[in-house]
Formats: sequence, C-alpha cells, structure tokens
Amino acid sequence: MTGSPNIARLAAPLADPARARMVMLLMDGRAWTVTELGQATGLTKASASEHAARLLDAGLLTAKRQGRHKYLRLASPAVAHLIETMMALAAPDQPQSLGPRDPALREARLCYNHLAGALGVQLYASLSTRGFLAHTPGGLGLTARGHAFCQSFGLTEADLAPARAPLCRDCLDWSERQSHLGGRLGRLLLARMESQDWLRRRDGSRALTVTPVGRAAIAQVFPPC
Amino acid sequence: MTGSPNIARLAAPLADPARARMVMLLMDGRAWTVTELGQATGLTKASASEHAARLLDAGLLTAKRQGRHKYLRLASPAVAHLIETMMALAAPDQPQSLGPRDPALREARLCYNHLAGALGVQLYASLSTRGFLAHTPGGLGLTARGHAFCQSFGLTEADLAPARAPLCRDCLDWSERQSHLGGRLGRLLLARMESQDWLRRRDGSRALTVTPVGRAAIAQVFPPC
DNA sequence: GCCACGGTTCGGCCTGGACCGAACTTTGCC
DNA sequence: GGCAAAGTTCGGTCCAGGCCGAACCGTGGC
Repeated sequence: MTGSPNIARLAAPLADPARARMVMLLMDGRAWTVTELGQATGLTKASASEHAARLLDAGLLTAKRQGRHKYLRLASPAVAHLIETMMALAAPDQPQSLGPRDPALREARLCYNHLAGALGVQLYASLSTRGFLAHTPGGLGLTARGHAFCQSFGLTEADLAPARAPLCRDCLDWSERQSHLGGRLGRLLLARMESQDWLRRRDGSRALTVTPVGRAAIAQVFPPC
Repeated sequence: MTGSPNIARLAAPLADPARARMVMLLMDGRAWTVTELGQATGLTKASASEHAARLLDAGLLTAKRQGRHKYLRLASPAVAHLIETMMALAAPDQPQSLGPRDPALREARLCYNHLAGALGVQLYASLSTRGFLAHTPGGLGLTARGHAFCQSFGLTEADLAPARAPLCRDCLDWSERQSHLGGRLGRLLLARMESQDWLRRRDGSRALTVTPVGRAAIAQVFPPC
C-alpha cells in the first residue's frame, strides 16, 4: 500500500470549489492569466494566486511567463481527461434532456483542445462506423483507410506520424455520455475545421459556433450514421 | 457555469488520505465492513465510520446492512473507473520498471470486478486483434465473431444480451498504461476463469494468483499477439 | 435478561487552509 | 525615472473537518 499512487494528493487540489471552477474554465484549452481566473471565480488576486500555485504544485497546470503575465493551462491531455471523467460522474443524474441548460454547449464545445458535444460524438461515430478508427492493443488507432481519409481532409503525413502523445484518444463526453475523439487527431481535426471557418470560438465560453457553411460541410464529410 | 457539474463535491471526499486508502482497498470489488476499513487504515471505529459516511453521502459507495454488519462497496463501475483514472495519473511518473513494487500486483489483479495488470492487458489485446471487440458509436462492443467466441468460452446468450450496464468497457490500466477490459464482459470472463480455477483470489490483496493450469489455458485461449 | 460486538454520535482539541487587505516585487509603458 | 498593472507574500481571521475517547444504540449469541 505504501508504494501505491496517492489519489488524495490529486483530489485535494480539486476539492475546493474555487479551484474546481478554475480547472473547468481551463477546459476550454486556452491559457488564462491569474487575474482572469480570479475575476471569473470572484476572488481577489491574492486568493487566485494561491489557488493557482496549489494547482501548479500538484502538476495539474503548467505556467508560462510572458512579460508581466503568467499564462496558465491544463498540464496535459491526461489531466483534461480526468476532469472530463469527473464531470461525467458528477453531472446531475439525468434526465436533463428536459432542461437544455446551455443548448449551445451541448451541441458543440471545446474539450481541452478538441471537439466535444453532440457534434463531437457524431464525428467520432462517423469515423468509427466507416472503419477509420480501430481499437488496437496500444489504444485507439487510425486504420489505413482512416489514414487516407485524414490526408484527403488536409492533414499531412507528419501530422499523422507516430509520436509520444497518442494520435487518437477516446474521451467520454460528459453531456452525451458517449465517446468523442481526443488526442492529437482530435486537436488536428478541430484546427482544420476552424481554419476552414466551419467552427468559431466564442469569447468567454467553451461553446463553439457552427457556421452555416460548416454545418453543411460537416454533414457531408462526417455523415451521421 | 451554474448548472455545470460540481467537481469539487466529487473530489472532496477523495481528498483525504484515509478515505483515499479506503477507496483503494475497495477497488478489489469486495464488500468491506467499517471496522475492517478502520483497521486497514489505522483509524478508530469512530473515524472510520465518519469517513465511510462521507463517502456514502457523496454517492461513491453503497452500503448494505446484514445483521449487525454494514458492508460497503464502490457504488458503481463508473466510480471504479474514476479511481482507476486517478491512479493512472497519480502513479509515480516512471520509470518504475526498476522498482517492481509488487510484481504480483502488476501481473494480475482485481480492478473492481474485472481482471487488470499485465494479464488483463494481454487478454484485451488478444480479443481486440482477433477482431472480437469493436469500437462502435455507443462505445466498445462485441463483434459477431466475438459473440461466438464468448459462447464457446462458456458464456450464455443471456450473459451477452443488451442491458443497461455496458457489456464492454475500456479501462485504463494504471500499471500498464494500456487498456484492459471492464464492463459486464470483463466481470463475466473473470468469473469464468475463477470458476475454472485458472485464477484465485488472495486474502488481503488485490493480487490474483495464476494457477499453473490457468497459465497454460490462458495462453491458449487468449494468445498474446 | 445479559453480554459482546459492530456501528454511530457527541464533545473537545487542534490543524489546515480559504479568504482578504496591504505591502512588496517585477515588468512594461511613456 | 515615474507610473500602472500583474503577480506574490505576509499577517490575521475564521471555519471546516480530522482525530480521538467515551457514551450510546441495535443486533446476535447465550
């Protein structure tokens, strides 16, 4: 029992409502400054700074100084995955299809750095049923046909090359309770859709706007099955 | 932000070392009494009882009274999955191949109610590469060939019928950092292997003993790929 | 009925830590 | 250099909650 992983050390930083809110804000995948997080959570700079230090210390966030700003991000996709898992479990226990809460958030949103929500689940399902994704011993992977598809979608050979970070990752969507695509490929696909103006980020929200052109294009490229 | 899931409420019960230890003990999938948990964690009955109440209150555990005993279990596979995810992230950050800590635990152990460790990962990989598992929109599923295989292994039609709880579930192994099989099927396969005396539980540990006969049989039925 | 045992509740002690205002440091801007 | 803004540190207050021993309640065994 001595050498076992210390869960409490990981849970304690997340056990405070203010820090939990910070982490949820950071789930948009962007970098926030300490004061921004303070304002968003209704705390003074002092408190926000202390909370940020605690999250950094636990390895849940990384910081990067730029001039007099300090930008905070989630430390890794693995951390984002943990948060998403917790959100899925902590989510008010259905049926909340009745209360749409924030319909935009349910339809399409950022999950750290990839697409989540109904649209993210649709994309995953589309890729999966067309045989582009396969579950291999090493985790979720791209099939040869999936590889070709991604290239036709504008990704490069280099994008899809093996690397330390997993290319595909299975991420449980907290609103849909189904898988969507994370990992490097999730990030790349999102970036490509943004650069083609199919999706646009909004300020102050994780929700993504689907442009009319994007809606049509997505339905064609990632047809629901 | 108001209607978003409350992570802190989920993290707080896990933020205490004693409660974290309790939850880890319960990862063996068995039911423990309050005093057993108290003894195992070095606390008095009073403290153990308070901790248990807190975990119950958070919905992480369920309790069942039997006579003057109160048996505690993890509330659901989803909870077990969360704990496993946290263990994977909290695990001392490699390379721990050097320190085998507990080799038996690494080779084969219980993860809530299914097989984990190197053997669990091998089993998953074997099923996966032989095309018995497939990733569908609704999550991990059993293919037609996988279905046939399971029946040949002694599972019944009823076992494999659709139900509310997912049949297959992808569970990240904290020691191997790869997937192993959870869900109802994970539980059923483990039960079958136990009933054939391929695996045996040990007292006071999550580690499983692989019998000589089991070792041979597993290599044949679930050949490493 | 009596006792033993599992579990809970209570009171008291004490520590951790959440929060703030204020002072301080660093950086960028002019 | 002077000023403003970002962030940290410090001192102080306050409360949640972790821990225990002791008293208490229910159940089972005799």
